[in-house]
Amino acid sequence: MYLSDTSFTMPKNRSRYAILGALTIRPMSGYDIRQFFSQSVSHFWDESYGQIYPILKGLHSEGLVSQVKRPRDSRRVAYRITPQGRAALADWLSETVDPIPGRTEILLKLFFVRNAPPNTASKLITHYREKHEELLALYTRMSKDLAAKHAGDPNLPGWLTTLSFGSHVSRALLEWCDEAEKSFRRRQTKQSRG
Amino acid sequence: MYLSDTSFTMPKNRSRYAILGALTIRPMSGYDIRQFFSQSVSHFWDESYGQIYPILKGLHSEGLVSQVKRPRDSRRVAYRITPQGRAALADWLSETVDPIPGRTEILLKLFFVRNAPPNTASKLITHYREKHEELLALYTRMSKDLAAKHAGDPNLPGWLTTLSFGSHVSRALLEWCDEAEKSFRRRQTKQSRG
DNA sequence: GCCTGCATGTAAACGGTTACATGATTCG
DNA sequence: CGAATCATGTAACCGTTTACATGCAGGC
Repeated sequence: MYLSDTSFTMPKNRSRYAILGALTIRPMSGYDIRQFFSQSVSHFWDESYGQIYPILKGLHSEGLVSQVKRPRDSRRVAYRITPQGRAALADWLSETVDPIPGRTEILLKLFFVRNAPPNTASKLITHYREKHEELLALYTRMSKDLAAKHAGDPNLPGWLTTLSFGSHVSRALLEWCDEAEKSFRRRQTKQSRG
Repeated sequence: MYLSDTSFTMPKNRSRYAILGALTIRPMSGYDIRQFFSQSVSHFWDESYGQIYPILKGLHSEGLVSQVKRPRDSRRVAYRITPQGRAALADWLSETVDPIPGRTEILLKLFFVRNAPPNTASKLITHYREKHEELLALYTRMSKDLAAKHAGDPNLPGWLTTLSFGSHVSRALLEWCDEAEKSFRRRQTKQSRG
């Protein structure tokens, strides 16, 4: 007997599961889903319409979501996650995640920076540092706002954890910027002395 | 009078500039370029053949690189960066870089983790933590190796700076993992007590 | 002479963003 | 009524990875 079709590994499309996840909160239309991501978790995830609508269609045809006809609001169609959808989501949530360092444009530029005018490294690092200062301030402000607005909410710790991720990274990179800046300055003076 | 064609902003394809950068080291073939990235700087940048060969063709037709015919090795064609290529690279190097937090899969999973079995969060965080420990160990080892092997090399500080970037991030995320683990554990016990 | 690995290249798929087209609704 | 904006959707493009096709060189 042959393995059933469903035994093949699902495509590893993270947007599918992000959308399924959103639908565990409540049934939503494509528009609602977009709003949810861009208003609630945009600091670590976002989805565009170009993904959402086709994926909803696909999830529906696979039975992972069902359509919810809304009375007296016929043009908006909402989607509800099905038990199969919940199972698929749970499977995906249980798969571990490897951090993938990936491409880092600032490092690429600094690596080749001797092909640019003398103080380019300093300019690049300064700008990059400023942006991380802004990000850090943003995360701090968001955390305070959330803590004040949703005190006692059982979801609050989860939200704060996602913001803390960003804070940790930005703080670490502020340190790195200082170190890198010093390193380049040392090289520059050494070069001009030599 | 109309602006000339060349005044339009260049396509923002980072691979183009990565390749131009590589060619500032020495003339290289497509194969050489692949080797360079995968052997030297793969911890923060990489390029695949599927990008390299078409881009080399494009750069050549734009005059940013020239072909170097090699005597008695006719089948390998190397490319050399031209003065125009150097100018284009210098322009790109001088553009500042914004950090873009981007999608963070581990945060997405933790955000929806209540839809998975009870200890899923702990498993996810533990695995993620282990991977960052491995990365940190890797960066440390690479730094030591480089420092020993290339002591006195003027390029050494630059290489160490790129490795330091990764170290800073991984160390920060190890801390975050501990914090997140505690936070989830607290929630779990609170839930089971309630 | 044949096999292995070096070297070059292309096609297809993928995940994703952007821009655009279109209708429906609300409000001045 | 007309304008803004809400809501749905699609097409095109972009950068990238993967898999594949091919040919040549050197060593057994």
